[in-house]
Amino acid sequence: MQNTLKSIKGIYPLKEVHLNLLLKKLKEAEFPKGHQIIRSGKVERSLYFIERGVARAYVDGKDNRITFWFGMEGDIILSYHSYINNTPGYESIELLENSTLYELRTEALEALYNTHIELANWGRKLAELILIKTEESYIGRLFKPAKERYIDLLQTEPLLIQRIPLGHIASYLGVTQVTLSRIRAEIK
Amino acid sequence: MQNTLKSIKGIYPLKEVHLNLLLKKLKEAEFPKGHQIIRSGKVERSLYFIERGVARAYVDGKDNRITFWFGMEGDIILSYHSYINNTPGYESIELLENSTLYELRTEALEALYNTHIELANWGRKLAELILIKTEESYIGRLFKPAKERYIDLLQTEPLLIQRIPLGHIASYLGVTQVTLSRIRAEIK
DNA sequence: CGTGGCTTTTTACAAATGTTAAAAAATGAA
DNA sequence: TTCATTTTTTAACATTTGTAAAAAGCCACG
Repeated sequence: MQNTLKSIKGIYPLKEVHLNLLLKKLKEAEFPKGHQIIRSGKVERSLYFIERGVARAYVDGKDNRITFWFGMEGDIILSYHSYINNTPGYESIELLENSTLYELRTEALEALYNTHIELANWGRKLAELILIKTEESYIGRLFKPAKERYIDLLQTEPLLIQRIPLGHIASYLGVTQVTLSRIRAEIK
Repeated sequence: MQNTLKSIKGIYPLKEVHLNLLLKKLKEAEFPKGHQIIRSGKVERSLYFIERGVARAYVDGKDNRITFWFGMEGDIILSYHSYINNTPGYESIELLENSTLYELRTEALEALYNTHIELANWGRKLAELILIKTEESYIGRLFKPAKERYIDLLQTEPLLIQRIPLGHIASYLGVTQVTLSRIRAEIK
């Protein structure tokens, strides 16, 4: 569970005791490529650490399906909206490869938050880190054109890009696959 | 301090003791319309509760300035990026009206997080709530056209809209002011 | 090897949005 | 009220992006 362990420790430093409290709650699970780990419209009761694999989150519009997040080794799969509001989420998350995940029930997590200040602060840090990542994607998308953001992606996530079909990347960048093809032709 | 108090309590229920620990750290301050309360490129050491007034956050691109957030009574002004990474932020925040704010030094807040589990969980909830708000704006922007989002804004924030110049709203919606004018002409 | 299915690129045309500039409307101070 | 300033709308044209369909490329399996 190397990747997961590194991820947990990287969020906020934990003493061995508190780390173990958290680890004890994890349950390993394997899922095949194409598996929908989160379904929109359902209240989610778990989060997952990606030990191995790639995932994407998307929302369905009237006549389109838009990808807004990719995750890989060390990332966390969680429908925040559903978890925080305790209501059905609007996003679905599917696995793009055969994957190994560690499941953590949100109920168990909440219990830890309420009894250990170290873990409450770990949870705070987790939310804060995801918050700024989300904000950065949001702002990047606001004022950089798709071409520039594609180049950014190539530089910051060269490995991730190779594991994901172009259509999903186009959707993530906010353009059609045709436009992304045009961009790729331009920058070659 | 009605609005601020309501905001703090609304985030996560606090007992009188812990609420007072937090309130003791607040410092009231008045600022004129047009004041820049957060400047990009600076490390921020405070957050502010808006007791009275309106604010907008923006980032500067090469040849444009994009508004990505509006806040009013009960909202919190905070450069998350700067606060969490302890590095200069990329956004600026300015007041669009004469405003009354309550300042809270992040140093004092951190100290409370490290000594009181109730406040650590309050801080976690704060980050979580802002996270899902950010995610919702992000996703809404992804797959709803500007017209639809303008109509949404009219319905969800009718009062706020009246207090903000159209150019800022257009920027927030991701279109030019000309396009927003066209939209307004259409839906009348 | 080939063949079928899937992904990516190309093309031609249509629609939406941006740019620039100017006119009209609204606002606020004297 | 009136005038000056700011904000909003309108117009004409250019550019970008989308749509739909066909072509090309890639890969796995028989």
